Amino acid sequence: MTAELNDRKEQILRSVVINYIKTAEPVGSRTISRSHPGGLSSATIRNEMADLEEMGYLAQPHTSAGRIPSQRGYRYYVDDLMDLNELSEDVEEKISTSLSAGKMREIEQIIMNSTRVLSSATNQTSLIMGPQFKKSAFHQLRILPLDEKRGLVVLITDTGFIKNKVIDFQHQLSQTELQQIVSYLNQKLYGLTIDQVTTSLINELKRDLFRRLEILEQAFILLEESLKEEKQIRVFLGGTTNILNQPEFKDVDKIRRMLNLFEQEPLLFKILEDTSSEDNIVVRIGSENEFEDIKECTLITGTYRIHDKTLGTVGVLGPTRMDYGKVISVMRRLVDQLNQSLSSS
Amino acid sequence: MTAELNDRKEQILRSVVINYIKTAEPVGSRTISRSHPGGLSSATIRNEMADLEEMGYLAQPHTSAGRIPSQRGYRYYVDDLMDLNELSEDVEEKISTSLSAGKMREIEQIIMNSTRVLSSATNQTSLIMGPQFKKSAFHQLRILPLDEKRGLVVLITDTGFIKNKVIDFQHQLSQTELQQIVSYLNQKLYGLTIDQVTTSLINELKRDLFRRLEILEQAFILLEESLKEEKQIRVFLGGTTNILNQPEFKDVDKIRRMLNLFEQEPLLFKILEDTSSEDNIVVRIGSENEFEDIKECTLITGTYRIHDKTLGTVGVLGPTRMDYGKVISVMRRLVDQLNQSLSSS
DNA sequence: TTTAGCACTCTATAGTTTGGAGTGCTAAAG
DNA sequence: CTTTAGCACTCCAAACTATAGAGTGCTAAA
Repeated sequence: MTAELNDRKEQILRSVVINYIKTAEPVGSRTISRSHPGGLSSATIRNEMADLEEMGYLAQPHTSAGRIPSQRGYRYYVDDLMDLNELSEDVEEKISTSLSAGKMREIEQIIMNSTRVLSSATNQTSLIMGPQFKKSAFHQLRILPLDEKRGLVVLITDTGFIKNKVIDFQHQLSQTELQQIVSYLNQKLYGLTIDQVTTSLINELKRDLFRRLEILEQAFILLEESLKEEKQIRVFLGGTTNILNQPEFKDVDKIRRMLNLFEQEPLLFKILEDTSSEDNIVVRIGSENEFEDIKECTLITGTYRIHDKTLGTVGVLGPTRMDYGKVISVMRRLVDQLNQSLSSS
Repeated sequence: MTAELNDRKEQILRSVVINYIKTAEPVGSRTISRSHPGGLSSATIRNEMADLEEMGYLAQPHTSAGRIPSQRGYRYYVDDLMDLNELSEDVEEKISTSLSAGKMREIEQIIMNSTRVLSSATNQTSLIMGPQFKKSAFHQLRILPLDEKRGLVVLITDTGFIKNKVIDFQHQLSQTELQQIVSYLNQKLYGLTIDQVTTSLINELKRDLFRRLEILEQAFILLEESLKEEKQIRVFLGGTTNILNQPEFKDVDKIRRMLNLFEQEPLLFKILEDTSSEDNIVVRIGSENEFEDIKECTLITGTYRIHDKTLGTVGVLGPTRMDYGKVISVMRRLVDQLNQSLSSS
């Protein structure tokens, strides 16, 4: 994985990547020669660049244009050459103030703020997968009767998640019946994660069916209704218009495809879910991405946790020509802050 | 307002508008002459068109191009010439099935579905202002203790709105203390609309302060916290990418400005709020819009209500060249359905 | 009042020219 | 053996030029 290239080639590759990231223009040998004063002549650089191209790290849009990094070039850069940026005070402040646990209790609020901060700090589109509700554990279930026919189910998880849903009662229920249902459910479900509930519940149901029929029938409906909705996890987006500033998206058709993708939440979810959560930060360059629609993009993801349990994924999506150092350092900091903010609530 | 134009001119204006809406190309005299078989020659039409241009109903992108409707032309068309379309079965079905009150209790669900239906039926961007929470009346307030330090405030309005928020208790509260607070608040607030609450609450607070100090202090915080968030009303968007299909948005810069607008919820809110809710459906063509950013667009809005109380606004935003008849008839139908669905819950 | 006819205008499209940036190769210099 | 100067070559992008076609306005005849 390391150092297939000699020092000089590495320097040149690095120069090409950095330059291209900055200018979005193919980088010529003279540009590099000049930026290393007292260095090598353009002719020498040219030779090296030709080598790098043959080895697959650089590419030429056409003869007589400069070189641009290939996907492999970016990969080498990210793995071996990249420096992480210091965060600017500006960004540092935005992250720490707008995400501090202080004011906001709701997880959703925090997440939405995160998308905003992340996209504005990176000038890319940010996507954040909301907390994986179904990975959370049951903590408490309450039912508030609203009137004779309706009630409000409130579901609380160990991760501080709160969901509520209005449900209809099939038959009229007395206060004590409700009480019974609720405490029965709480007893059975306490500590289970949400995705364990559906299957285990059915088993419980079957076993206890003949004893508690009428009561459980109701309860089952309540639960099912309130859980159904939670299967889909929300993906929050920020800075979708940032792609319009990127010259690689000057084509209206590309824009359309990209924005279309952004509107399809389930797809976004799959894209984010797909990253192995082993490493903290994962960089997927170009065709390393599984999904056709983003094969010309780079996706950088990180995961955030609460009490060491992975809650969701944070991502930045942009063209392969992206400021890797900056994005990665911003994301590191953001994930840290998220972990901290969420744990303290 | 009516019939400043003779029959023939009206026919021609109508033809130009309809043609231009369909093709997005300037309409020439021959096109019209041909589409009225046995009608007038192109020369005659030309004369009339010249008149219409002088009167301000038509415009020419340049000499030797056909005519396109001016803003005034569209206005005349909408006021006097337009036919409403029958809804296609397809659309009719989408509206009635996906918005029926049956499955969905949550207002938000219904609204989000509405944006989807509206944008797909009109091929434009749809925006719907969520229910005006602060115009709803207090119905019930509950507080569920979560643990010693925290509780869940649940607020229910007469319009079936349910909002909850986790709050911290400053001091530890006993069950009975909580009970007291809640019933006191419910008693005082019942029937008030939410935007009445803040001011009247302060007065109440002051008056009762010396008697119920500790209790009310808590309660006030609870309320304030839970109300603060509700000031901002959500605007839901659908089909934002539809503008990319419109030839008037082939310019990336225009797209950027438009999409940028879509990301600024407060602005969208202002735009929607601004429509006088007297008439059911309001059409704002081009510069009739107050807001700079949409002066090249047409905004068509309608309001939906529950029990005769205006809840929110539904809008369709697109280029002035838009199928007015279709949009208006779809919106009529949608608003009807919304009123019905919301009232029945 | 309507229409045929014609000269005129303007745009969009395709084709042409040209300058410049960058390359690869060769041969000389270190 | 490595580096570099020099030069011919390639290719694109931008500017310019031609051309066809759609549409107009006006005039004079029906």
